[in-house]
Amino acid sequence: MPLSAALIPWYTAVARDLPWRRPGTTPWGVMVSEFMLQQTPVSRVEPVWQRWMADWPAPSALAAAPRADVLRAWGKLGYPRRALRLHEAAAVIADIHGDVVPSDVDALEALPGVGSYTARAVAAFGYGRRCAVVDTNVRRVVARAVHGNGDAGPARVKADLADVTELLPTGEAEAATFSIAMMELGAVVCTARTPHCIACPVRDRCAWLAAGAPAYDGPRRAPQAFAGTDRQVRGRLLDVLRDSPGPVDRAALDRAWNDAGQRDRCLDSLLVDGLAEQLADGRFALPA
DNA sequence: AACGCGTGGCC
DNA sequence: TGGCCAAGCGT
Repeated sequence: MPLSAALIPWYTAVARDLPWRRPGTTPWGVMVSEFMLQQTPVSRVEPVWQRWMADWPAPSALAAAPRADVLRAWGKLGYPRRALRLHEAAAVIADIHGDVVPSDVDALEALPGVGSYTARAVAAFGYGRRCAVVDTNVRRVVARAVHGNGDAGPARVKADLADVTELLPTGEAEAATFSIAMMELGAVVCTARTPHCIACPVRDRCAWLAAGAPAYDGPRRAPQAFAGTDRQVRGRLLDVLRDSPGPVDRAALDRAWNDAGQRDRCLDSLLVDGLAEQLADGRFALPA
């Protein structure tokens, strides 16, 4: 019996009621949720997504908004370049695709900020297309249940996609449900730190559990530093710009970080990234 | 291929 | 407490 036979009924019974999963969610709504969920937990995305969809229910509506509004609406979700990319993608969809989110993986992947995962997620969850969806949850579930490894290790894009394609049910609807169920399993049961194998619908056929749940001993990505990094400084600077209703002078930014050299470098990088602008009078603001 | 990119919560 | 983690992408 295939994995999906145990997984799909489990998902149907216990799936979290997330707003972007509700019937009637448009492909645009799915796409917005996928952008926001890139490296950001569900709990922080929910309220921002609700507000975002109310304000900008179609790509053309977002495209018409000033970047400053978009960045403020993004708030503290993190990685604000995602907000700019979503804004750019919305403009492309409005201009080139008739305000309709593409349903085809290649067309989706051509959009700014849309990589392999997001393209496939939109095609599968937004349009019900049959295509493999590979995210960190899916990779971990496959590593454990199929390969008997405690963790997935570094991504191997082609091989990971091939693994999941092999597991994908034949029918379109079943394929999409299988994919979201794999992600749900990885998110709530087959978690990175403390998997809840007792509650797992596929524990009977899990290769990792069968092997006695051996600890992962493969290569691990070095943990990211944050304190004192440019990433933290950029966040502080952007926080000042977001919180101010209008332009701020350099002194306000100077107060955000005491190392002048690092501060200046980070401010420059924000300008280069289009996350900030300098006005003719020398003051700084979120981009128009 | 490995690294930079925000933010906050959790054990 | 602080390292680790959270539906990745672009370079």
